[in-house]
Amino acid sequence: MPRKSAIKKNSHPTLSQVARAAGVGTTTVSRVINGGDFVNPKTLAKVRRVIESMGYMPNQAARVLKGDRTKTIGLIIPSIADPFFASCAEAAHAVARTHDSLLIVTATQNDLKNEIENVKMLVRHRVDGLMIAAGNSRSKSLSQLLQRLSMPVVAIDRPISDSNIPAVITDNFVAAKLAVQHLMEHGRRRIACLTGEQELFTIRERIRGYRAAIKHAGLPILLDTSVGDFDSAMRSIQRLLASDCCPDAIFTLKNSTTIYTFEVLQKLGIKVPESIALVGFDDFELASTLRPSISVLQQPVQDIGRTATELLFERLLGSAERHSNDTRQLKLLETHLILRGSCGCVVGD
Amino acid sequence: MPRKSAIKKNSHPTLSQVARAAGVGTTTVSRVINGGDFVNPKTLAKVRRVIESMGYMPNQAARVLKGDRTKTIGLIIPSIADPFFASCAEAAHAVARTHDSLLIVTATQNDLKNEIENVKMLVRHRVDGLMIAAGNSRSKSLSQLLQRLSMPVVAIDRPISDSNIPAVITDNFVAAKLAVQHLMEHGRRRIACLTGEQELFTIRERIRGYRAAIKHAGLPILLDTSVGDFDSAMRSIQRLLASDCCPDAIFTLKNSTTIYTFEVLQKLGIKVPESIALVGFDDFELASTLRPSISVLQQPVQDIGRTATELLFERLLGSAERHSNDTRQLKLLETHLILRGSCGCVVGD
DNA sequence: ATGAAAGCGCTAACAC
DNA sequence: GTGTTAGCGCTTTCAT
Repeated sequence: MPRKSAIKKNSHPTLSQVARAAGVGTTTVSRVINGGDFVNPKTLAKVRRVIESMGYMPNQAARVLKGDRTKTIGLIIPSIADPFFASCAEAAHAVARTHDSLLIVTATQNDLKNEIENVKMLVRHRVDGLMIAAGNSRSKSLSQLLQRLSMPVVAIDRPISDSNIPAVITDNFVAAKLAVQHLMEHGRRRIACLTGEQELFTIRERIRGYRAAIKHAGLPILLDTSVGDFDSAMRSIQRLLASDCCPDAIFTLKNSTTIYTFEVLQKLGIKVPESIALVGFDDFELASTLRPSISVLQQPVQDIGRTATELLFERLLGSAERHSNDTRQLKLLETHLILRGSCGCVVGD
Repeated sequence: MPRKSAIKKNSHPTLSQVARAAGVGTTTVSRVINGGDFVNPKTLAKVRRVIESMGYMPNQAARVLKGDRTKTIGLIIPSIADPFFASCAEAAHAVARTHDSLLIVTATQNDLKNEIENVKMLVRHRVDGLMIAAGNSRSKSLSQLLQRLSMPVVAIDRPISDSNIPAVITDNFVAAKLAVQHLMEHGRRRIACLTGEQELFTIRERIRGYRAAIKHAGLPILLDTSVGDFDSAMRSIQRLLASDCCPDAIFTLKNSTTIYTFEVLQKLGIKVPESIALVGFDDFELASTLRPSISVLQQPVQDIGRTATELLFERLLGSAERHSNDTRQLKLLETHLILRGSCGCVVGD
């Protein structure tokens, strides 16, 4: 009784099954699914018909084993639901598509263990390249792991410390300085800075920018790094209001903090920008719809994802020159200060 | 001269390289990376040391070829940046993680060609299962393609017509009826319905719900399906205002339409809810922060993603009973009407 | 407790 | 133009 002809499961047909059904050799089928060059038109048509009727689709795993790329890239981010990273992912996906590749996304919640585990998992799957926005960008173990990889890696939003891993980021320091200086131009003298997650590279840079601008102007540092949700924002702001250095402006270092702060000010009935002006890091969908509309530092989110992915494929494909590892590539994208109502620039609508 | 010992590229070490370096057979290394049972403790330790020093990570492609699962699932959605689907993806990712699997996300922009192409691509990659939110859920070709697949498929948010593909969705019809009825309870009699993308299953269902509620009450149908951005919302609303049946309430069928509508009303200085009440489908982050806060139909977004993915793995793992294909599984999740200011329920804050 | 060897589905010499 | 065949990196009998 025949054994080789027995179909394994209710599974996918294989190339050799197609070959047998079409009465040709495997090479011919292989040629057909790879463009059909050097195949007799009649044979071509026949094989295509068989492929269609059997619903055959080549098994990428077998190709990979033969040495092909997996046609997948990995994207490691803190959260998929976060609008910032979701936009990055969308852009990355678009670029991957143009290279006939799929995007594998993993979320880490900025947890180091997750980050390392996800990297390893993606390597086992032999993604052709890897992009990571590391919450723990100074971790020695993560950095070493990434540098040992044999596939290209690009850091997103947060560079990997002590490494020559290329990174695509925005200039958080300069942007923060800009925002604070703008508030000063509105005559604000007691500018508070609210944030959480000060362990993140981006946040540290923004704090540094805040400090630099404030110090340069000889103003008081009013920094609270304990703000993570509405309640902590409320506590923080009430503390500031009650202090002997009641702020006349607030600079928030991330999207959600901006929103919580706005909600608190709205709830407390504090006039924005009259009593307290507000500028936040990161734009968000309804920033211009709120009243007052919120002035923000708008990062080129799509650009980050796109640029990083393009850089990744550049490295991936241009295996010609061994991407001069001496000069670390660090793409700094520009952040724009969008002036709306909350800083005092736009009155009414 | 040796040839087999030559390392192919600067690539990943292989299991047999590890075996050679450790002075053991491939079987032993295989055992080690699969738990280390039945391996002499001393051998185990040694092999582990070699693996560590070489940075060896098993090639998933080879395992797949041997018949293992790929440990990947595919998620096909209209857009990754859309908050609704981003949340679905986040939930799906979380479930996938618990099954040691990766999530491959692709975006289609609701384009049929993309949908079909993405399905095929994921099949070539032999994902263990597939989830899809199809913009063209009535497409015969897509439906047939999906039904022929040998891996489990679950539809998300939009069921696949004329198929027995299980689906996890919300009851758009009932929810829409609820919203309209609520507006009626506020005494509204001329309730307009604004939307775009009426080709989508969800939108059609919501329109059906609107019509049912309106007709049952003997009120006039004021439906405009041409709203896709701020400008079209503006045109639509001005048209309605100028008509002889000026609405006293607006029901919007999706997130972005709700926002555009709100912005238009705000711009026109129309009092909400006094002159025109507003209820929208889909909750959004700042719905409660806007003034007035927006009443919405809140879908259990996370639940959809989680439930669908759990269902997928259920089918994937429980190959025991051939998931009785007679009784199509259709999970209907509940949508909640969140009453805030824009419908007239909450006054002030 | 360990190793030899077959084979998963495909591609690429190399022969015809 | 087309077929034969040797692996790619693993897992898995089956010996030892």
